[in-house]
Amino acid sequence: MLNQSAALDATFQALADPARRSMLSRLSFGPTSVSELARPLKMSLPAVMQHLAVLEASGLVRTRKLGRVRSCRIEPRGLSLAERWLNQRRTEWEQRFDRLGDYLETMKKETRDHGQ
Amino acid sequence: MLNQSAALDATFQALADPARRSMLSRLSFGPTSVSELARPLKMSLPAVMQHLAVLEASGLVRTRKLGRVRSCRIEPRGLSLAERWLNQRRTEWEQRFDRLGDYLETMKKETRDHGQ
DNA sequence: CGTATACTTAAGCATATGCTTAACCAAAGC
DNA sequence: GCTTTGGTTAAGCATATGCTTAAGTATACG
Repeated sequence: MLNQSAALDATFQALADPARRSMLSRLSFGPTSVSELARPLKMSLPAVMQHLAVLEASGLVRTRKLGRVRSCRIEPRGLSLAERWLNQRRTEWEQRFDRLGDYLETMKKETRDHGQ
Repeated sequence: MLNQSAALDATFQALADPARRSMLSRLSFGPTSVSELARPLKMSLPAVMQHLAVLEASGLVRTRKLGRVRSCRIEPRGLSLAERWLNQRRTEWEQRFDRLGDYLETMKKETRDHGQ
């Protein structure tokens, strides 16, 4: 089991490559094989396998071999983990902004009321 | 200007390191100096500077030097870009699931109505 | 002016990443 | 059974990343 921080490391690292994001985009429309994932990419099959391994290690993708073809599907909980982290940071920032707004509003009122 | 894909590369890459996420977490509560960002991290100041450069290059953070201290603040639009990409992938996946659900529902109805 | 503070630059180094080519293996198709 | 198809393993290599220490610069303080 990966701890939270290591899981985020692996997830964001996996997301940081255009080939891997392309694979995830394809997979977001439904499961597919390795060679289907490779088709639009300008690189060798072993390279695609390595990207796939990164995606699988991060928990963003799950795969399963049936006969000689490996079927790959997206794991939406992997996406959610990353999405939640980003959302929390953004929310904290916005809350701070709200408090700042309240503070400025209060100052304005006090200036008006007490003629500072 | 970075194109969309390069911007996502830089953003997710920046997010893939625990020290940089720690810095972003701190910054989500408000602007601060470099040495303040460095305080909780077990590394040299130059190392922190390098992480900061990565964050700034990705557009997740903006900095500005006043006197001898550099003030750093989070750039929420950087977070949004990454968040939106994740959200789109997850949404596509969920829509596919909905369509699959509809299909299965249709099949069930047809079986019931026409006694297939 | 002299010293402390807050970075900043440069160099060097170990490990990680992203790719390649060259075999290799095992299920399908004929 | 022999070949094609779909994937896998291994090795090697160039570049990128994450850190370090040592030395520098530019404010601010007393």
